[in-house]
Amino acid sequence: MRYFAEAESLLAWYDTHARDLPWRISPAARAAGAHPDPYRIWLSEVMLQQTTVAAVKSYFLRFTTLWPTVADLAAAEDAQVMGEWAGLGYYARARNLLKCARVVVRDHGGRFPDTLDGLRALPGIGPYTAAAIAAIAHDQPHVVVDGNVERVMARLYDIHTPLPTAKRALTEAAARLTPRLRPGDYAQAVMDLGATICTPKSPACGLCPWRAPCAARAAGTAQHLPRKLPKTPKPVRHGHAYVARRADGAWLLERRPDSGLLGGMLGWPGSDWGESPLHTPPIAADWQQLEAEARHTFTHFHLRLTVHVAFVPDGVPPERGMFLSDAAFRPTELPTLMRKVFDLARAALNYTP
DNA sequence: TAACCGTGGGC
DNA sequence: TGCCCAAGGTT
Repeated sequence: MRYFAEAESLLAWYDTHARDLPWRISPAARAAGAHPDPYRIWLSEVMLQQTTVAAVKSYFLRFTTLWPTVADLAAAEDAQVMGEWAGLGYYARARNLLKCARVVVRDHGGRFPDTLDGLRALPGIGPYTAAAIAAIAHDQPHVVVDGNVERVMARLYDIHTPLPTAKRALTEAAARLTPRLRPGDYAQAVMDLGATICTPKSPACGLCPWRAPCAARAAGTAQHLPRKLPKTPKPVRHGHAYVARRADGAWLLERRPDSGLLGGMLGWPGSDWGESPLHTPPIAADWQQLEAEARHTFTHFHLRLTVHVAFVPDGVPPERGMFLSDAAFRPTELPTLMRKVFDLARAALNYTP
C-alpha cells in the first residue's frame, strides 16, 4: 500500500508544518471536530486563483470584516465590492463573486452546495475550485489539482511531458495518491508542500517528506520540472488617458463596461489601446500632455499610456464619464493601471490629498 | 482549443 | 530590467 504510505508521510509533515492562514482550520482543530466555514473557504479560493497568498491575506481580512456571511456579500453594492477588489486583478473574479453569492442566497438558502456538480454550476467556480471547496470545507475525497499539485506530481513521477499536455497524466497521478481519510488536510498539505518546499526554483528537497519516493530528485531533474510550452511574446500597445479636475475639486471618471479588460472597474476616460489610436478629450479644456507615460504590463501585452491633465470650470457637462466629488473619490478603488495614471496626474496638478 | 484576463514579488 | 511565476475560469 505504497500510496497510502505517501499520503501518511505527507499528512504527518502537515501536522507539524501547516501554514497558519486566516481562512484555514489547523489540523489539530480539525482533528478535534472543528469545520471550516464554506463561505470563507470559497472566498479564499476565488481570491487565490492565480494570486499569491501574500497578496490575498489583507483582502480576505477586509472582505470578511465588511461581509461576514455570504448573505452580507450578496446584499452589497456592486461598486463597493469592485472597489474593495481593486488591486487584486482578474476583475471577472469579483463580478462572478457577487453573482455567485446572490445565487447561493436566492437558490440555495444561503448555504453552499456540498456536491462537486452543485459547486461547479456556480459562477466563477471551475474544476479546481469546486474540488477544493468540497475537499477542504466538506472533507470529501476529491482530486484537487492546481499549479502546486501539477509541479509536485511532475517531480514525484519525473514526468517530462510539457504542460498543458501533461495535465491529464498529472491529474491521474494526483488521483492515485488522494486518501479517503483526511482529504481536506491532504489537499492543503500538497499545496503547502508546493509553496514552501517543492517550489518552482531551488526546491528544498532535503526537507521534503517525499524525498525518498521522488523520481525527479533521484534523476536530478526536479529543478527543471514541470516543463512548459514556450510563451508568446507580448506586443506593446499605446493609448491616451485624460485626468480632469473641476474647480470644486471633483474628478472626471468613468465606469468601464462589465466585459473585457478591467471590466466593471473605475477608470479615467481615454482612447482605445493599439498601434496609434485616435484620441479625443472627454471634455473641452486646455489640456496639458505630460512627458512621462504610464507603463503597465497585462497578461498578454505591454501598455504605454500618454497622460493628459486639465483644470475645468464648474458647469461644463462632460461628453464622457461622470464627475466624482473629491470626498467621494477614493484612489484605492482604482485598478493599478489607473492608479499609475492618477499618480502622474496629481503630481502635475500639484494635488496632495 | 486557445485566447483572454492583473498584479506584485523574486531573481 | 525583463521575465517568470502564483490555490484558474470563461468564452
